[in-house]
Parts: sequence; C-alpha cells; structure tokens
Amino acid sequence: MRVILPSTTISDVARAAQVGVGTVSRVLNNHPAVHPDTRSRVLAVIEALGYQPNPHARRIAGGRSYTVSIMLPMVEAEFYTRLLTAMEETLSAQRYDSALFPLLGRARLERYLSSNRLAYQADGVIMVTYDLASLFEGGRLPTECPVVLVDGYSDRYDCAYVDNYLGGLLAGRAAAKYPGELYVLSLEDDPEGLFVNRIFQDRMRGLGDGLAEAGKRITANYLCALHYRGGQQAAERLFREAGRPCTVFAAADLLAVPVLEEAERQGWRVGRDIRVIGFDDQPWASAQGLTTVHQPVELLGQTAAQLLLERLDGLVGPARSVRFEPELVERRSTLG
Amino acid sequence: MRVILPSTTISDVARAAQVGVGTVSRVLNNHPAVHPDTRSRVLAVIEALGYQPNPHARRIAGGRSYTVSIMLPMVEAEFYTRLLTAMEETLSAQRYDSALFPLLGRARLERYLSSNRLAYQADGVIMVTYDLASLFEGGRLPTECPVVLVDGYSDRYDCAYVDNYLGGLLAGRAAAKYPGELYVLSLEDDPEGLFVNRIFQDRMRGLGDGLAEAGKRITANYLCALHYRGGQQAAERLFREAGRPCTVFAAADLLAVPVLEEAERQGWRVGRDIRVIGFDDQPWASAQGLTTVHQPVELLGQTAAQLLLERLDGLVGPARSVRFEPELVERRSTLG
DNA sequence: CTGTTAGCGCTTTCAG
DNA sequence: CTGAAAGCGCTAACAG
Repeated sequence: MRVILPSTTISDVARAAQVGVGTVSRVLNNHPAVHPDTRSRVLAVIEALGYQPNPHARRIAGGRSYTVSIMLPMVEAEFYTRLLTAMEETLSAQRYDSALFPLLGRARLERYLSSNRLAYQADGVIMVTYDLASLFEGGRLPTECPVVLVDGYSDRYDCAYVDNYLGGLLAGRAAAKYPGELYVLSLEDDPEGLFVNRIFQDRMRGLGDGLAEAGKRITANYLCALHYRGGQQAAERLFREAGRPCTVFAAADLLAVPVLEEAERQGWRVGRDIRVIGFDDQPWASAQGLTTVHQPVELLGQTAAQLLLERLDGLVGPARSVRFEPELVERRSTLG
Repeated sequence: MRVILPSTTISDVARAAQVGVGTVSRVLNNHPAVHPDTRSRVLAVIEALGYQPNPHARRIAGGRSYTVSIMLPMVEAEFYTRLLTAMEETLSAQRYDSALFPLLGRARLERYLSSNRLAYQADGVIMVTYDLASLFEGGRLPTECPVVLVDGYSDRYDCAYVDNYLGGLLAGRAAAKYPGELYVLSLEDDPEGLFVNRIFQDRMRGLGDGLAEAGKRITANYLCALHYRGGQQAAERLFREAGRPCTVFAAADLLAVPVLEEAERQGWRVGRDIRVIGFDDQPWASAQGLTTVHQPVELLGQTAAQLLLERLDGLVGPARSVRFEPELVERRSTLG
C-alpha cells in the first residue's frame, strides 16, 4: 500500500499548482466555475501529492465532511454484512466514508445521540432496522442532518424497506396449500425492550392473513433467538410435538436450516413429510433447496444510500419511502 | 431524551459565563490554571446550555477530537460485543467517543487506511485481533496517532493479549490425563487469506505441546467455521468416527456447545464417555458445566483502552505489551 | 489566574 | 474564471 504524508494541505496544492486555495477548493467540490485547463492542472497536482482534504476542516468550514454515520444492530451478522457492504459501496462511489455505531444498549445509544457527539458529526445518518427517532420526544432525531432508515418503515424519514407483511402473506398463502398442520419459528421479544422491531411482527401478521384466506391457522408458534442455535432448540421441540405431514414457516432462513437438518436426522422426507418455508433468501438458501421469501438485500442498501446521497445533494421535500416487494422462491423444501 | 441545540458554541458559553473563550477552553481541557470558582461557574453554564464542544473544531485546532477509531472483525459477535463494551466504557469514562470500522475485506480496508480518511482522523486507533500494520510496507500503519492492538500480540504497538499458547498448553496437559483418544475442533483458515490470525494457531501449538509432555498426541483435528453450526457439523462427524471414552478440545466455547449437545443426543455420558474442554469461558459456559480456558475479555478491553489513553495523554516510549494468563476452569464436562 | 489573538485546513463570499 | 480574505469552532501561545 502506498503511504502518503498526512500533512499535505490545500495550500501546498495551491502553491504547487500555482493557483489560489479558493481554486483548489472549487476543484475539490466540483464547482463549475473553473477553467478546464486549471482544473486538470490542479487535479494533476492533487494526484501527484496524494492530497486528501481533511474532513474535519471541511466540516468546520461549513462544507461537508463526506462522512455518514451508520447505526446498526450487532446481531445476525450475515444480513447486516450484506446490507453494509451494499451501502458502503454506493456511498464510496460518491466519495463518502462511513463509520459504524453499534446499537448495543440504551446507555450507549443515548451517548451516541446526544447532540454534537461523534455519531452526529457526519453529513448524514443511516439507521438500520430500528427507527430510533421514536425514542425521542417529537419523534425526530435531534439533528439537522438528513436521516434515512433502511430495513424499516418510517413516515418521517426517507426509508427503503421490504414489505414484510406481503412476504408473510405470500408464505401464508403457499403454506395454506399444503396438507397437515402449520408450525412457526419466530422471534422472541428483545429482552431489553428497547427497540421496537416491527419486521417480524409484520411477517407474522402477513402469514396469519395468508392462512386465514384459506380458513387455516397456525398450530403452534415456537419463539426463538435469532441464531442457528435458537432455531435448533425450537426445531427439536417441534419434532417432538408435530405429526407428519406438516409445514413449517421459519421467520428467517437462519432458523429454517436447523429444521431441515433435524428432519434429515429424524428421517422425515423434506418436501413431503415436512415442508419448510424460510424468509430472506440468503445466498446459501438455493444450495440448501430452501423455499423462501426473497428479499433484495443489496438493492435495499443501495437504495438507502442513494436516498441519503440525494438529500446530501440538497434535495428537500417530504419523506420518501421506497417499498420493495418480496417474492416467494419455491425450491425442494416444499416441492418434494 | 433531552434535546439539545447543536449550535451552541464556545463563545456562547464564554458570554454567558462572563469569561473569555480561552478560559472556557481551559475548563474543557482540564487545564490546572483556572480558579475553582471560575471553573465551577463555567461548568454550570456548560451544563445549563447543554454545550458539547465540536470534535472537528477541536481536532482542527490542533487539540484532540476525543475520538478513537476501532477496527474490528465482524464475526463471532459475542466475544467482540464484550470486548467492545469494555473498551467503550473505559474510553467514555475519559470522555472519549469511539467509532467502528468493520474489517470486511481488502478493498474496504485500504479505503479506511488511506491516510487522511475518517478512520485516521481520530486521536487514536484500536485494532482488534488483527495486526493490520503487517499489511503495510515498513510494518506500521501510515498514521501518526497512537495505535493499540487488542486480542493480538505485536512488538511494534502497545498491545493487550491473552497468552493463547499457554491456554492451549493448560488444555493439553489436562486432556493428557484423561483416558482415550483426543479430538480437536479448530478453526479453518480465513478464505480470503487477508488477515493472519495467530490466535488459534497459538492455541493449537500449546495444546500439542501440552499433550507431547505426556507423550500423547491429537488423533484427529476437525476444522470448522467459527459459529455454532460449524461446530455442529464437526461434532456430527466426530461422533461417527470417535470411540469412547474420548476427550474433545474445542478451540472456542462456541464450538464446544454442539459437542455437548450431540453427546446428550447420542446418549454419551459427558465427563465419562466423552470429556469436553472449551476455550473462552463465555458467560454461559458455567451454566453449561463446560470445562474451559478462561479469558478475561473485559479486562482485555479495559487494558487496551487504558494503554491507548496513556498514549493520548502524551506517554512516549517503546511499545508495551500486557500479557494475561488464561486459566483452566474445570467443570462437569471433564469431571463426570 | 485570565482575556486576547493567532492560527488549524477548509469553504465561501467578494471583488476583480 | 480566479485570487484574496473572512470565518467556521476551537486550542494554545502571549501578555498581563
């Protein structure tokens, strides 16, 4: 990796390019009023010197720091890793950097959110999954900078989300066609009760309605923690209590895997004795032959980043929301 | 939550407290040369106005931004969550904020590390587990600010680490006393090969030496991914291939759990037919009755933060390293 | 002990 | 189109 002296400043560039600092600044900020020749000369010097503007100075001077804060839960790594990667790619294409602030509890959250703290010293904020604004009086984060919510719905902020109700509905309608009882693995409540996660509630509501259309209902709901082991513990109980044939809806692919594996262990034929429907369509779901509700995770991330970038470019107006429709992907786990 | 106007500035405070901005700055930075009465008057105003200094301005002015960047892997949530919490608590007690930069691949890493970018615009950097300096020519991060490595050993930077070799040795010596073959669940290599993780290598070396002292050796080593499911897949193979009695060393508690559970499923008596030794001593290991090598995770985090804070206070001198000794905690899984 | 002032690196007028 | 200059919020001399 090339090492660059961190001490190069805008006036070094100006001097080397034989222009004023104002002009360098204009080039840096893509101001149109710069002669093409001057611009390219300055750019050449910037390149040669490996100059990078100091984000703090930019911010202090009333410009942008080209920095966004992302506040995200520290669970279920895979989903968030995908989302993060997508957001960071979109942001960095516009030369924005991002820093993460993990949602690890109320005390830490309050620290982040107290005005003027680091998390707010960015040009924009992306909240992932949780609409933290609801924790504040007035229902708004105490910040002037644009805020976007991803993987969650809000009517006060721009947001990009998947219609989890519809996803549940699709799963419910599919499940209603299959013989036998229907069992569900869904998420237990957040022990801290701090964050309100509507996502899983929506999936369950959709599922219930999808079943109801066909006059069916859930036989039992196994609540579990959102990790493989949680799913496995639920699966073990399920196999003790369920008869075949039956259908299982797992509110996340992660929870469906142990069900498939337990079925194999118990000698139940997946797709006949037991049908399994997941939610997410993680990259590995296809190889597992798991029928599931597809969520466009990367698209979600790109969209959220895009919404924020537009605000950072000065767009004003009411909150926009981009809704994605999930799709049922049928595979071996329901097709025998 | 109380909402505070983000626009309060140091001169607002100075005016309200009827002092000069210099004095306010002195109070802010705990400069001794301030009359106690003046100090308390200023502090009262700061409190009343809810004033928080702007970290960018502080940084720009040549002072500290009271900000540290933490670069950490996005896996095995529990260990890192504990470590993070400990570090953040120690840092925030000294009024330092921290932002996370996830290690998600080479491209992103290079972006973080290119000089003058956000990750470096902090007063200090904490690297977790991976010594990123080895990726650079010269073996040093291209930054002037102090760097600390936690959960890893380095001779160029201050570091706080647990002697993983010793941990392995203790496990090996214990295992050598038990009858039957010895099986191991350890970590498969990082697919990207980007980061060199010595931790698990050290544990394995120690284990081998501990066994060798008693003239014993490992019968088979099951490589697996560092999550419950990885452990479970290894455990299933292990139970097909192993005879009883036997002993299993899992290089992380996370991997030991599925072994215990599979034993129960297979009707093997834990502590007699199969003995299990983990590594970490996670908070739940005690309830599981898991014999394991205790790592003082919180202490590790506090120490790393402390090492950094001392550097931030101006301490100079050669790299210091704080080594913690792990301890074997014997529980039901080896005691029958 | 304290007020005043000169920058920190950058953006943004404001004249040319 | 471009240079000079003011100022963002703060720290760190510098005088008193």
